[in-house]
Amino acid sequence: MSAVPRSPHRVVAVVSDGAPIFDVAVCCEVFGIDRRDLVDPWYEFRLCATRPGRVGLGGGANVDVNIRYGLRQLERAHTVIVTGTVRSADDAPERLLDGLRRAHSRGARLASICGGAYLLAAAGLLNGRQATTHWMQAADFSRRFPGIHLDPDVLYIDHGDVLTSAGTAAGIDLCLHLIRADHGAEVANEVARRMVIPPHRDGGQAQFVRLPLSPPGEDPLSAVLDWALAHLDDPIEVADLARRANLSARTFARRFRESTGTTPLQWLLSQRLRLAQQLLESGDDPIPIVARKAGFGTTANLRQHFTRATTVSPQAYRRAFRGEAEAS
DNA sequence: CCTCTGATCCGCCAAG
DNA sequence: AACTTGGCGGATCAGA
Repeated sequence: MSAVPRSPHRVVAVVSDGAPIFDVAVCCEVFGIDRRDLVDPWYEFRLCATRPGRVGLGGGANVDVNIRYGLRQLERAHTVIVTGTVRSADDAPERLLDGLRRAHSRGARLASICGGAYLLAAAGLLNGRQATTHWMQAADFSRRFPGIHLDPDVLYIDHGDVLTSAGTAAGIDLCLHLIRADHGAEVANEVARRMVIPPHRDGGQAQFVRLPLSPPGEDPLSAVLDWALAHLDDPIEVADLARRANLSARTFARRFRESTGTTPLQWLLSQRLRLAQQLLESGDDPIPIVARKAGFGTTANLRQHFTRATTVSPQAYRRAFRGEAEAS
């Protein structure tokens, strides 16, 4: 088709002193690996530091890495991801904070992983807004930045221009969320699959990713999905869901695929399997009751799906799970 | 394991 | 002209 490829979206990760090695690695893994077979062009990814050269990483690592790029990268980034620690706000060089502010006012998207929120806060980019960081630092963060409303119970918060994510592994959720926003749910799911992690996390009810301040106007889809999750035990038809969303079946299916990457029925099935697993693990209901509660109706139906997904029968799954629990 | 029925999904297209 | 919507029909899939 077009001979000229679009110029790649530039992602720059700021490696601040003592940043957890994991947080930096997550950025590299998600954005740094060449995935042109998925989306062409893929992201252009660079690590930068306030001063190029040796930077010490923490988070159990205690290693030095050699960062090639400096703060000039902030001037050309479309997305800036900030890593850091509790101390980042104290040590933050004015040059860095300035660079972050300039990138923001230029229209770049700024995101933090874990303690990186301290840097965004110090730069004043979170004032008056909701934000999150590692839950263990919640109290400290709130004390230091009383003007920022900290929500320690979410994986990440997306304001569109500024995003913050919670501790450690939530950084992965954030990065996948960015990909979902840029390239759609199917691409994000595929990246997750390649990283061998579940495509979206099930923080209890927060299946659809809890976005306290998602685009105002309330996504009609998430309300319907919440409803479905609460009614897994009775039969749900796709047409019902569409009606609840006030959309035609066709448009509902389309929207659904856009934001989840799967079809309504497949999604429903995976939710039911999850519920069944949970019931088998921690409940004492006989299998037929589990089948009913998880919305499979009959035992045969449950067994068919369960075995296909896990390669073990419901009964065997429970036994294996219980056996392990007793052994320990 | 097979078969049958109805539900679901998705490309296509016309209409806004 | 570019984009979204929703109806149609046939291939595919789920459940009994």
